[in-house]
Amino acid sequence: MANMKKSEVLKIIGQNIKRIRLEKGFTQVDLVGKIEARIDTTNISRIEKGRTNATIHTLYKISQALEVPLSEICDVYFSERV
Amino acid sequence: MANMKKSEVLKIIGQNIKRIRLEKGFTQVDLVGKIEARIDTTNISRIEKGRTNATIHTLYKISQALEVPLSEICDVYFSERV
DNA sequence: TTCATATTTGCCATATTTGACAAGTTTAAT
DNA sequence: ATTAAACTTGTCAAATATGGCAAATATGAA
Repeated sequence: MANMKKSEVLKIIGQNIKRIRLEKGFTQVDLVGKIEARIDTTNISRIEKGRTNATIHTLYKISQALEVPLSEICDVYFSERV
Repeated sequence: MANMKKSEVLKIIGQNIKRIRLEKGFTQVDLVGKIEARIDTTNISRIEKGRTNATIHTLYKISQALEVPLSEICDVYFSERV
């Protein structure tokens, strides 16, 4: 729960996205194709890798493409117990 | 559910933050005081008003100060049904 | 109203995200 | 090993988030 470092938060969120994406059988290119607003595999990759501190609207667009609630992507509590 | 505009997403997230903050009886100044990393009431105000597309780490810091899961702040589905 | 506190807004400087493209790397199959 | 698809990473420019301060406005109590 408590006080994760920035890098750790970003890494967990990236892992969430990647996990959900793979569960749904999407490639990064698939995602880009599904997102109405513009986004790039470059950016998706950086977010999945936890290298970028994405804005909430970018994460929202990704959640739309993944067909899950934004809050699912932002769930940092389960991963934390690993 | 579907395809909210950026401004709408930001507004709902801001409302979530403000609602939770008031429920807990915190002022913006209280929040700033509780956040270890640096943040400003200026920024909190802008986020609560939906004027800024905050990064996920900023929202994480706010969620820590509010003592709620990040995912609660990022819940855009309930508000949507208003 | 007056006063104090809280919030909002404008402005600035700095840092970083984002989109874009290209190049490099990984992965998996044959 | 070769090939193709998927992913990563570097760099760039433009847009914007952030922190900071100050001023304006709002809120609420006395």
